[in-house]
Formats: sequence, structure tokens, C-alpha cells
Amino acid sequence: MNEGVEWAMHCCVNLSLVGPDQAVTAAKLAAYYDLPTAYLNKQLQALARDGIVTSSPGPRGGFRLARPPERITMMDVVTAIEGPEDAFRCAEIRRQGPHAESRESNPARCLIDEGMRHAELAWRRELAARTIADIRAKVLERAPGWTEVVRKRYSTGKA
Amino acid sequence: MNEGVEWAMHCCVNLSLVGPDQAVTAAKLAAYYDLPTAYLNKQLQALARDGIVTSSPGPRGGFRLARPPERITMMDVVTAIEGPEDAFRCAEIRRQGPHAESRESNPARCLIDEGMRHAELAWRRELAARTIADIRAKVLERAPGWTEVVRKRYSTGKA
DNA sequence: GCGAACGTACTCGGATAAACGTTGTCCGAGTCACAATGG
DNA sequence: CCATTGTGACTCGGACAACGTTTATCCGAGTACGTTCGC
Repeated sequence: MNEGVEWAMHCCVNLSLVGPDQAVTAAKLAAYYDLPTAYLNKQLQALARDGIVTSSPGPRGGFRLARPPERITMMDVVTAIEGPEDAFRCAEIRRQGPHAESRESNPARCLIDEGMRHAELAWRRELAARTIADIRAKVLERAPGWTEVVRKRYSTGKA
Repeated sequence: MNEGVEWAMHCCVNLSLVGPDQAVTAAKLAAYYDLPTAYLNKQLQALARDGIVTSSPGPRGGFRLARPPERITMMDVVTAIEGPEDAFRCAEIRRQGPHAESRESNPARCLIDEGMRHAELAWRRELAARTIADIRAKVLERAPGWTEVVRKRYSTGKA
């Protein structure tokens, strides 16, 4: 799985702590965890393409959440970074070879494909059940004053 | 996800139809679906390493299931091909950067990692609940005489 | 006729290249803020 | 003092390489079978 998923998750949580009034640049988000700035920017662009964050160019520009964190699930973030297609894709090899089952002789879905999709659906369901707001809530449960800490870290000077 | 997973699944189902008395060569298994022989052989080796199939060299050699199909789950096959480690691995980026949370200051598990693992566990549970025997049963439900058909296809001459 | 040894063909197994996707980097187009200027 | 205009720096955005993993292929070690030779 793409490593950028973890980066994007942390960035979303931090953006939810900062709030929608202030934009945070990719450089600051990257410096927070010492990540490669340009590559993180690429991941943030993917989030922007899926409407999870909005981007503002120019001075005072940067990224901010496009909607309240209650409405951003972990599934949304994974989909934005990894792409919408399933990890397992059935190549329908049973239709190949000398004994190929034609589409008329066996129109039913491949049973292996069916099983894999079923499992992947369960995976998606679990990820869709957890939102950025949930994670933020648990973080604040641990450290009540964390919001101010993060805001201050992102507001200090440049980089 | 590795394409060989689908190949391995189909091969296991077919081997379960053939039964443990007869070994099937990688060449025959590959020809059945018109797959690259040498590469399929590599996947079968992975299955052998995890004790899902046994291999016999020499004439009359080939592969056969190492245990009854009731005891081979889809999870077993995926693990053999893809490897045992999780798809998502937490790099603990929160411990990097200028504001790194030291292991003493925050010993709890990363919440993002926790969520991802929870989802992946649900995925594994679903795959572990389905065995090769289950798939075979559904296939035979569709086509009762399928066992004989597959046996004949694998026993005819060479390749 | 029977047993054993030999040769042969066949199988897997791991070592070796090519292709693709991910990771990482760079510079340009666009935009907002600020400062200087004139009324 | 206020509106306007020009400048400048800062931001994202997409185009451009390097690395690693997956895909694909080949040839060698080992084995069981069939045959042949000797008794």
C-alpha cells in the first residue's frame, strides 16, 4: 500500500485541528513530520482532486479541509491516494485457454472474485465507519490542549 | 495486489477436484488457462513453501494439495503469495520531525495505524472464513459432473 | 526367467533479465498581499 | 487620509528522473521410470 496514505491521514487530522479559517502550506505540513515537501504536495493534490481538501495559491495560501471532519472517512482518504479501483481485480482467466468457459456457457460471476470482493467490502466498511473527527476526538481525549499546540506549531514563521 | 493470487486460487480448486492421488505438473496447470508456465511455477513454489501444496520431482511428478481442501482457506493462499506482512505498515512518522513525540511521551499506539489494522483484520477474517472446499462445493452445485471433466483434461497426454 | 544397474527423459527449484508502478525532484503559471503613488 | 496601481514574493500544479517491486524467462540439480545386461 502507498506510503502516502499515512501522510495524508496525519495531515487531515492536523488540518482538522487547525480549523477551516487558516490555510496550511505543504511545506509546513511536510516540515512537521520531516517529509519530502514536493512529494507530500503530490499527495495533497490527490486529496484536492477528490474534494477532501481545498487549495489556495499565493501568499496566505495552502490547504484546508473542504468539509467538516465528521464527513471525511478514512475510506475517503485511502480512495483519494490509492485510487478507486479494488486491490484485487479478477482477470477472468477461466475464460482463457483451450477449455475456456464462454460467457454464454457460464454467465455467473467467478466465485473467487466473489469471495475476494466480499472481503474487500468488509475492509471498506470498517474504514468508512471511522472519520477524521473520531480520530481527532481520541487525540484530544489523550491531550486536551493539543489543539493550541498544533495551531501554534503551524503558525510560527515560515517552513 | 499480485496477479498470481487469482492463478493460485484456481489451481488449488482444480487440484482439489483432481484429488490427492494424482500429481499435476505446472505445465498442465498453466496450459489450462493459457498462463506463462515458468511464472506460474514460481507461484506454486510459494504455495509449497507455506505447506499448501506438495511437489514431487521427476516423471509422474507435479503438485498436489498438502491437506484436505476443507483446511485450506483463501487467506492461506493470499498469505502464501503476497507474504505475511500487512498491506499497510505504519512508519510512525509522528516520531519524526522537530516536534517528534518521543516513545516515552506518547507510548500509545498510533490511532491511524489502529484503524487501518482493524479494517485489515476484518478483511482477513472474511478470507479465513472461506475454504477451497467451499468454492469447490459451489462449483459442483452448478455443474455436478465437473470433477470428471477436470480430471480428464489434466490426464490427457502432455502439456 | 529374474534381478540389478544404467541411461534417459522429465520434474521442480532457484538464479537471472525486462517492464511497470511507486517514490522523489524540479521548475513554471497563477494569485494574493503589500507598498508606493497620486488625488 | 483614501483609492489605485504596480511590483514582488509566495503558492500550488503538473512535467520530468531514479528506485524498487512485480512480471517473465532460462537453465541446472534431482528423481523415477523404462530398458538392458548379466546371472
